[in-house]
Amino acid sequence: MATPQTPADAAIAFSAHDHRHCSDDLLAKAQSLAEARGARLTPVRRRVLEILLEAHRALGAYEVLQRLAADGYGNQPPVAYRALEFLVRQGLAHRIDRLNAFTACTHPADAHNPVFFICRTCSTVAEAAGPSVRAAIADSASTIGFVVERVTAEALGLCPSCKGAAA
Amino acid sequence: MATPQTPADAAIAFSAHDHRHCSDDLLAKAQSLAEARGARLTPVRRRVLEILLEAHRALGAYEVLQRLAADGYGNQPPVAYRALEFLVRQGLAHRIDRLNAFTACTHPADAHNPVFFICRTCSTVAEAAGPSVRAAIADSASTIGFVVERVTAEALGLCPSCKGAAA
DNA sequence: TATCATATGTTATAGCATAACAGTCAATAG
DNA sequence: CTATTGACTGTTATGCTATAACATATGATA
Repeated sequence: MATPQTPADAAIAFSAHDHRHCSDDLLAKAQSLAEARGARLTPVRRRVLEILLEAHRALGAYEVLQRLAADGYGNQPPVAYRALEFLVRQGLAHRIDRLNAFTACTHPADAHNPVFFICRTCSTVAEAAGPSVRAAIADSASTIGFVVERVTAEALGLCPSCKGAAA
Repeated sequence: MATPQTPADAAIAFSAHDHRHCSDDLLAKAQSLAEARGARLTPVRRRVLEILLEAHRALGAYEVLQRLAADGYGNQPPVAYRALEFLVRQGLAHRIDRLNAFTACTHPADAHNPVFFICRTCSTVAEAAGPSVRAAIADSASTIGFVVERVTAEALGLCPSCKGAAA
């Protein structure tokens, strides 16, 4: 999964595929990216990213924490929150405000303002690039003199699988 | 404030103006809207809408609750949450996921998928119509077979006043 | 090796949200 | 007129989400 910037690429999140492959790929990418920036992808942080990648859906901080604890890491909330905060800051993960949850970024490094498609049934999250969304927002913002720092665009609904199951 | 669908209209949220005027206007509108739908804008619900309108910024459920209690209404969380839920369902208020907070809708009745501009300093929220945002999202969604039910589009940054104060 | 910066571990607490049940009140059927 | 129903409000209790504050460890550098 190189640079899933198109809707077609985003669709992969909703279909069966080899998670291990994209995990390894993204972990390696994250590693080199962090090194290049002088940021440290420590064991806990790396493990949290792995956890997010393995899940391939939005996870709550406490879910992450539980899995960390199972691996022998600290099991107090700040441990998870700090690692997640680091990953988000580095663009390696995203926060889904709508769910109070986190998900791994599927194409780090590329500056982007993703749109998230969140399935309300299975919690799977697809990440698609949203340049037009960003543009529309920036346009309104400049008109009213508002300085945009961060944008959140999330759509809640039904993924193809769950749509079929519901019918 | 009739139908602030344009950026220019949204800008009013960031400038000094007569809150009482838009409060009265919107309360009346809410009343007739609810009646037309057979929904009951009861005292608590009406008061919560008033509170949101008076504040003219995003309020947490517990802030709303505090003010309700001061007026003699129940002071347990569900009282506030239920009223807020009603208002959101009726399109009379919006939830700002980013802040875990709520704000009054500045142009109810018109079906809309607003974009929120949230000032991270003063918490003021401006609501602008986002048809292009909606369109961009719907387009991506249909390509991947995702059924969009609700959209959240929120921009965090600095409003004109706070931008000036920070400089 | 002393010092500093960074990261992790831990305690304690604050803030957000909802399930479940009890009581109230108005409209309508019998 | 009273009985029933349904919608709303009140209350208790609890669970989930998040962070402040401090302690400890570890690695780099002077």
